[in-house]
Amino acid sequence: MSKLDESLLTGLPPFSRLSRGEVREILDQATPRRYPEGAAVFREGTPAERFHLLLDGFIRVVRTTPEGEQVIALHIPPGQLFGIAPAMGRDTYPATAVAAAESLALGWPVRLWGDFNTRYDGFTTETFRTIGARLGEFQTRVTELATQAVERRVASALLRMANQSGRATEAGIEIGFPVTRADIAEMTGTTLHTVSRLLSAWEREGIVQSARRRITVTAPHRLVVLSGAAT
Amino acid sequence: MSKLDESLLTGLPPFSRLSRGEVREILDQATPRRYPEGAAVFREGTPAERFHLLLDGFIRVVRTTPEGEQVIALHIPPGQLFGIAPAMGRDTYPATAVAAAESLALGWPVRLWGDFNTRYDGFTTETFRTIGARLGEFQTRVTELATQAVERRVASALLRMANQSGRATEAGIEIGFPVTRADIAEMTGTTLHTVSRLLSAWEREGIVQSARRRITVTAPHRLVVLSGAAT
DNA sequence: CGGTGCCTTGATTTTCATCAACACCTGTGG
DNA sequence: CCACAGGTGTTGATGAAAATCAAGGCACCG
Repeated sequence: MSKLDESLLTGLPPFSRLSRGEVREILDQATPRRYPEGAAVFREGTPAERFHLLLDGFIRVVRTTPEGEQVIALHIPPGQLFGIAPAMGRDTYPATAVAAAESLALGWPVRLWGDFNTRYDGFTTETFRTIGARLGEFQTRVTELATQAVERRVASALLRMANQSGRATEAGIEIGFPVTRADIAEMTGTTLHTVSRLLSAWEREGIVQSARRRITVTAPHRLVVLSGAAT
Repeated sequence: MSKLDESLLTGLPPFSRLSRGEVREILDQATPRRYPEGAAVFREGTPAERFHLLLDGFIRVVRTTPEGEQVIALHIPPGQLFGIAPAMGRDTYPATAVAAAESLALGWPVRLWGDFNTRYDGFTTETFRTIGARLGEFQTRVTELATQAVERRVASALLRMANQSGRATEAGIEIGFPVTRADIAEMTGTTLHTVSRLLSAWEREGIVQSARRRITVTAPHRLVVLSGAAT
């Protein structure tokens, strides 16, 4: 296996304060892997053996209910740690992680977690920060699900994806990975039918454009209004 | 101010691996405070100056939407850290914490957070564990809100409270702090009317008993069935 | 060129929020 | 001691939002 380049990590928050040598050490213990779209990095309920860092692509974190319904809990952008619940003292993964688009990730055995925290300055702090952000996002989602109507939730979900992963095109902001109506339904706790109706309506009004599995937000400000952020 | 007794902390996870002297150090820097029922420990959006440990009572973590609706995000049981988001790199509190029952908590200035992590063995690990558990709970709530009908959500909320704070009585498990129908509505994203109807129905069926602001679960197994955990 | 996955749209039904009215308990102050 | 106010809880009637049921179309892949 060829050596990984150190520049992969130096810019990223969890490792930004480390020396070249330290980054080298960390990289030498990592296993890089490519995940084609749809491939699972790990599955809910399986023994939690590794934690990961996403270098490129997008990871979708999914939970399945006993009844077989799926809920998309989170999207992980490049540069973030994921699958770190094991590092928090769990012995199985609490959710499934699948590649939402072709992805590249590093993985480390979970036994290194303690080392990373004690040896590398800033790693703990930055990890707390990441988790804090994630907790915040969950809190927001709970609040949304509990208080807002479907239309607002869908608008918020689109905006979140556009912000996290959007690419500017001449038509507007295109979401950076393939999304189906069913995906959006699983993010917002509704059905693909309702999502389809909403997107059709928004397309008629010129707020979004959508091709098969690709969505472009053409009028973000109007979506913001629909999402209820305004008062 | 009289010195706090060291036995307050020795049993608790974040401090369990520390020596007597270390516990003493930590206690000497803490400010203890009593919060009567309904009092706020801190408020959403205010500068995050301290983090806390609940010694006794119950803390309710509440978020308010721009429209003024409230959502109860979490209940904190004794022995847990709370208000630690500032320690994760935020400068304001993301939610409000109020005492759900008369409570006693210690508080430390947030600048000590770094010290605690570097100086005290096990503190970081245990904190990650706590946060991991909390993330897990949020994930569960999101899943519930997204997929389950109101009746199931209310059943789950009651069970969660009974598990976290229940006291065994001869009638059944009594929830350890006062709860109104409106509170349950704010936990489950419904209205107090719907909650009232459900509780009335369950009371007729002998699943719960309720007096003003006190709820006792008399047939937990039947609630579990209603919550949909069974298959 | 057939099949599967993705998307759309209409009709019907269900769940739950909303509107409305009232009853009860508890503590407070006259 | 009693009246009464405010917080709490109940229950019925109505309506709207969104799920479910149903059917079909289109595009991409092998």
